[in-house]
Order: sequence, then C-alpha cells, then structure tokens
Amino acid sequence: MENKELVSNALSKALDNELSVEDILPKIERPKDSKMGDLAFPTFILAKKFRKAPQQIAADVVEKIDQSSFDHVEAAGPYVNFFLDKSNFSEDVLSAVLDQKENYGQNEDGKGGNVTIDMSSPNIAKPISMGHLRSTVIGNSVAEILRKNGYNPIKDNHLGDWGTQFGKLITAYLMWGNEEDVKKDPINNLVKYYVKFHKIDKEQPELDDVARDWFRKLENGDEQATKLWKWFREVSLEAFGEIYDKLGITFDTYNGEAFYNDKLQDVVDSLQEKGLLSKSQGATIVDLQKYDLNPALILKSDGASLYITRDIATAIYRDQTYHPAMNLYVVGSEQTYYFKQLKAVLMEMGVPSAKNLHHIPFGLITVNGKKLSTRSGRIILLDEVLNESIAIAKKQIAEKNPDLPNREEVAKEVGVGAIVFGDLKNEKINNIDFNLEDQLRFEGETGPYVQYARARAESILRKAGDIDLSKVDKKLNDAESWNVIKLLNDFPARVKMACDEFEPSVIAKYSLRLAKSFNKYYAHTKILDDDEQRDARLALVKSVSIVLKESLRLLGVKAPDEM
RNA sequence: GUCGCGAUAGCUCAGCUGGAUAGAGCAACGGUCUUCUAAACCGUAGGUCGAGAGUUCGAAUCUCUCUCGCGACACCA
Repeated sequence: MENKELVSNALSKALDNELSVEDILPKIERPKDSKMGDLAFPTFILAKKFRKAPQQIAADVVEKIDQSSFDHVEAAGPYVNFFLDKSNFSEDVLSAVLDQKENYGQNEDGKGGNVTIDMSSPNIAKPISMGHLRSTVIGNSVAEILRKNGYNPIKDNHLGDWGTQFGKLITAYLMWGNEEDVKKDPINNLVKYYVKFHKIDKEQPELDDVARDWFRKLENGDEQATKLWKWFREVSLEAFGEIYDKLGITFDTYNGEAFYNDKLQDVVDSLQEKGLLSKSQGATIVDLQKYDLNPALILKSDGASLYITRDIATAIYRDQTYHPAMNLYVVGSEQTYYFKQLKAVLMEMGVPSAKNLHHIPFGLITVNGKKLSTRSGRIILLDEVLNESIAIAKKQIAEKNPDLPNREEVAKEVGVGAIVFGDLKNEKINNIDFNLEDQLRFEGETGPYVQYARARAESILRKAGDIDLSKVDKKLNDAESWNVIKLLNDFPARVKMACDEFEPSVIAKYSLRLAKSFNKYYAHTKILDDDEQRDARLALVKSVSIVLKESLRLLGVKAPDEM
C-alpha cells in the first residue's frame, strides 16, 4: 500500500503536479497479470486534459518519470506499468512478518472498544444443526477478526431457553417421556417428544391448552415446571458443549432469553415514559413510520411479551454493561427487516449503542431447496457431519501418512477444519443447498488444502533445522517467489477489509490464494538447495507458515504441523 | 402486491472503489512422485457474465426497466 504512494508521488512529479498525489492514488490498480507489472496507472483520465492520446501520455510519462525507486517503469499501450524492486520489497515484507510473527497484520483501529456479538443461539432441547453452524462459526471468526483489528469482542451465546415451546415440551415429557432416556441421550429424546407433540396436537388441539397452561406455570415459578425447565436446559447445554469443544469455540457469556425475563417490565415502562407506546388492534406497538418501517409489536393483545421485547432488554443490558463500540447480531438474512425495526426502536429510546447496532446476515441452508425444520424432521445434525468428516480425515491419514504421531488429534483438526472452512469460504450472504459430498471434500479450495500447504512448509523448516532467520538476508528476486511475497504483503489490508465488511470469506479466500501460490512455489523451487539464497527462501517459507496459520486462526481453523 | 437479496463455465463460486485477452475449484480428458509430504503441481476442453436500454474513452461491475429464484412483510423466533 505504501507502494501505491510511491507510485503516485513519482507520477505526480512526472506530470508536473497537474494531478495531485491524492487524485492519482485511487486510480492506481494492480494488473491481473504480473507480466504487466506490479502496479499500473491508466492514462485515459488525462486524455481530455492534455488533449493527447492515452498511449502517447503513457509514453511521455515513462520518459519523464524518476525510475530510481523501481525496478523499472514501462508503457504498455495506455497504461504505465510499474515493476517494484523485488529484492528490497522482499526484504521489507519478510522482515515484517518474521519480526511481528503472529502479530503481523494486527492493527489498533478498534482502540480496544468492546463489541458484543450475538451468535450461535441454539434452542434448548433442540439439536444443533447446520443452520446453527453458520451463526456459530461466522460469529467466532468475526470475533477473531475484530480482535485482530484492535477491538475487544464479547461473544454472547443468546440461548433460546424461553418461550411457549417449553410448555409443549413439558407437556410432552410428562405424557411420553422418562428420565432415563433423557439422561442417556437428552437432545434426541427431547426432540422426539417435541415432534410427537406436534404430530398429535393436530388431532387433539386441546393439547395446546395444556401446553399453554404449563408455560404459564413456568412463568409463575411453579416448582415442577421450573425444575423440568432447569433440567432440560442443563442437559442441553452439556450436549451443546461437546459440539462447541469439537469446534474449538468458546463463549464469554451464555445469557439466554430467560436471563432477561425480569427486565422486560422495565423495557415496557421505559417505552411508556418516553411516550413511544400506542395501542393498535389490541396490541401494544411502537410506531416506526418515520423510519419507513412497519410498527414494532411490543406486547401481544393478551399482554404477553414478544421476541423484540426481550431483544430490547438484551440490547439495553449490553449497552449498560459493556458500553459497546458495536453491537452485532450474527443471524440469518431472513431477519433483516426485524433487525431494522429493533434498531429503530432502540434509536427512539436513545440507547447510545443503537446507532452501532449491526445485523450480520447470512444465507439460508436448505436441503434440496427446502428449509430445515426440527418439527418436520428435516434436519442435518452438525455433530453427525463433523463426525463423518473426522472419520474421513482419519482414513486419509491412514493412507497418506500412517506414521503420523498424534493421528486422532490431527484427524479432528482436519475434519472439523474442512467443515468450518467450507462454511466460511464463500460470501456469507449466499444461500447454501446442503450437499454432504461437497462438505466432505478435502481437495482443491478447501480447509485441508490450506492446512496441507502449511504442513509442508513446516516439514521443510524441520528439515532445515534451527536457523536464526532474523539475521539472514531476505532479498529474494526470482519470479517464482514474487507472487508469494506480494500476497504476504497484502495480509494486513485483507484483515482490515474483513473487519470493515464483517466478512470472514475475505480471509478464507486470501488463505487459499496464499496457499496456492506457495504450493506452486514449492513445486517449482527446490527450497533446501544449498546456495546463497537458501536462507532467504527459508525466511519465505517461515513467513508463509506464520501467515497461513494466522489466517486459519482468524477463521477458527486449526493448523496442524504435520498431517 | 410492497420491500430486501440473488442470477457469471455442466456444478459450486471469485471478480477490490468501472479499466488491458472474464478467473478458480469440482466434474471430464491428458501429463508429473529413486530428490523438501502427489490432501500437491502442470496442461486440454468448457462462458452471447439472466434480458434489454442508458451513463462512459471503457460496464460482469454504476443507473433504469423487465424476467426468473429465494426471503421478509404485526400478535413465531
């Protein structure tokens, strides 16, 4: 990026300051083909001003420009192409990576500000499906990316642990459930009861009344209801914990919906005080016409609270507890409109962090184009997908590297890595039609591909033995290493972009490009050849290993040294 | 119906604030392991960038219209 300034400065001078550095800077581009230079300036914009053909302008500029800071500058048609001094650039980039190690790419843009992240949010007594995977891994990656940009992320697992479904669950459990089964396999059995309830209540609608009654008891602190609710919650959390362990993801808080129950009245009172409430068709609403939005329904006509009531309480709690610089919600794109309403209500209430509330939407996961649904039984269990992926990784290791020391651990890292990376690889807004074979791919643009590239890098470094790379010459100037070096230089900019866009795929895509360029380098260059550039090549290999590992870490993917 | 998102190779997707012959991966076909891990590398083939108009020296990229798909549109979350 500093090179763009270098180029802009030189150009501005060559143009006798007809254009300022600021004018030129955004016009500098990177040619897709490195044969056309490392940076380029298209001269079309000057054609009118100078009343000359762009080709002529380019030629004139090359004639006048001070080339001393570059390898060389040449005109190619209407473009002025700049070729950087490879040796110096290489020295600068590799030194930066090796000096800063895993802190390379770190910036302090966030100034230590707290950022609350509402993520994962599975429902108690329901299995974690591929749908929750998205919120979980995107949220986790966004958290790491924010940290890399100087923020302090606070990951909140906003559990779905309250609502009328618990009335149904209690009813179902009391009718068909038994303690032993739930203890043995909590989620599956609780779901079984829940599904059965929905099947049967179609013919026996009176069951709904029973369920409603149980939920009312729960809300009123009935002993039996509360005991069951607590138990369901506890066994569910244990089951969730196993999956989170497998993913290597932790949370800072688990404040579910129930946590905010006693704060709902304050929300309603506060809305009332501020004169924001009105009645409409029996319900209590906040009018949002000035935001061009439909009214937000705060209380049902029977006085019961709604999801938004709890979310307002949550946002206020976060605001008061953390004074967040941003308040993020990693929730599916189907709730985009809802989050506009939520934000609008909070703005009306004057909640300070409301203007920095961001919904981070992601696309839907479907199977054969159909939505997943626990009730219909159309569901893909995350745990099963993870286990299958780990099993395949194990098989691969048995074939390809049977002597690998810690096979179990590596199989887990690779198997889980494939799934997580697969989810983060593409822009999060894209819908995903689930296909198991696609998920379990370990070749091409996949997590294991990146892991493998780094494992090979580590393998070379082991063979090279202990070398103090901080002191070695790092001036590489060959064509093979050039793309790798330029990509290493690009990492800090990618870290920023990923943060600005809350988009882990920026990092995933970057890691693929770096891994690919390194694999190419590896295939064409004998790194351990004993010549004068050997140490410089090792510095490059070490740098690649560092940046690949760090990229994967930002995605929540482990990087085994051997695989 | 209104609003939002999307449409690029057989499939899954990139394509940065408009720029030089539209790129990957998978699938297909063909090469490369006595030498740093072949989960890799190299090559061949594959596209009227949904359609049309406009802005521009220049449009996959910006604007408008249309078509198709998905989603959201008050008492679920």
